[in-house]
Amino acid sequence: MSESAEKSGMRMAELSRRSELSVPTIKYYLREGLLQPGRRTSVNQAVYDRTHLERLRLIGALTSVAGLPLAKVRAVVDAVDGQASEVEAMGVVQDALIDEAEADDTAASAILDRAITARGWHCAKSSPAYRAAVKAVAMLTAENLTPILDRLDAYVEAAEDVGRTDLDAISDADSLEERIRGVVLGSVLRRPLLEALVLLAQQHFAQDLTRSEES
Amino acid sequence: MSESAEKSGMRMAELSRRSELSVPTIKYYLREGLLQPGRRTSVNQAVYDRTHLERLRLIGALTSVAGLPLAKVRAVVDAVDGQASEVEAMGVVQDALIDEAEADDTAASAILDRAITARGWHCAKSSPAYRAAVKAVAMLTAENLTPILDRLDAYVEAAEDVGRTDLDAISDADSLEERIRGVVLGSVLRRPLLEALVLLAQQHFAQDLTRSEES
DNA sequence: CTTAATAGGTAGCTGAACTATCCATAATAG
DNA sequence: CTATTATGGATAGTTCAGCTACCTATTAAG
Repeated sequence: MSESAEKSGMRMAELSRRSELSVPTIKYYLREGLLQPGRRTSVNQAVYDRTHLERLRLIGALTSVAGLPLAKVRAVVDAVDGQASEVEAMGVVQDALIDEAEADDTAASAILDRAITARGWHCAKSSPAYRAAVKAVAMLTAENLTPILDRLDAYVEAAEDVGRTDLDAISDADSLEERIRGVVLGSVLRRPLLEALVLLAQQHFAQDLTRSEES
Repeated sequence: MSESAEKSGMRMAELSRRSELSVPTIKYYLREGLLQPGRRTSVNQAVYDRTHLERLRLIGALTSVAGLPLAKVRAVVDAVDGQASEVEAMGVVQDALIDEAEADDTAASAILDRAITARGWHCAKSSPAYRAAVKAVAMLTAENLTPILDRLDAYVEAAEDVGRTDLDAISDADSLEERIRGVVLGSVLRRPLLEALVLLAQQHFAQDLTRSEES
């Protein structure tokens, strides 16, 4: 009867069953410091609760959905444990979601700056996100993809709408812990949503394009 | 003097130097069918040209920037070689960029349909992009991230702007080959650009949020 | 003619993410 | 109370992707 879903305390077998992860995998996450240890009841016994289940689902979202390596997952869960503010947590997730790269391309930086100051953005030029944007502009320049660079303002405007909506969607849940959880999971799950929606929009407009060419 | 950049014919050493890839790596790509063989001049000699260099840069963009496994890279370069139309090439890249997942979630599908039909989109429900969108909505639902789902229309609208701009940016280059190249590289490089811009927008609005809380 | 480069092939390496096995102890079913 | 099963902890092994090293016969270059 200890296998019922009513009480939050459970042992390894039930944690494994409910998280749909193998016992060895959970042990591995414990060893790697991704999953917090259970409450010890004996020298070789421990009980786990709802928080452990939620942590495993967060790890799952960060690995399978966001495709993060376990080292970055550790950075994110450490920040979540550290009880930072919502905005601080969002910053940590931003840094984890971006593949670090140095960008010393002044030409690309100038192109980007013109576009973002035109919209009055204030953002840290030392942030990984800024460096990633410069890198992207530099690569587009290197590949001579001027049609995209010419439309940079349109992308900046769309990005503003998305970013505003993201911040707007920060939950007004009771506990800080729940809001942090919402920010982190939201950041991770919103990405594939928007990406898929953009592809669907491309499909929609591509149909128009094909039809108009056929006629 | 055969090492000059003027003539397009070159041998392995120069291809390696100009692509900044090791000779063994290029040989590996040849073996894996990612890079087309050079023009043979003897039983153990071949010359490579500009097209091989471009192919290596495309492979680089698909692996380092898009993070695609070599199997998907092969699918994309095969499609490029197959001389499909711009829109067909875009479809292949879409499929390669999406991590396949089945989605039989009717509730999530309904939520998504309401949002996209509201904007009058026509898109194939059998496409990987549609399944990916359903999956994203299903995960957001499972994690109770209602603040994001409540703002689905805003994300759809932003996605529409991005998708329209993407199609609009399809180059009017002379040769079909160049336009295909533009579509494929554009699809791959526009993603990190938009993602980075969204993060910068988040930073901008987060500053506002922090300031208003401090006051 | 000597030295370096090349195509092609096989085998080995590296890192990430598990997975298998073992052991001593503890829970549990009969 | 005893036989079976589960558990925490530790160590070693597995799998896969993406290279990397080495080998051999041939060819190019000086």
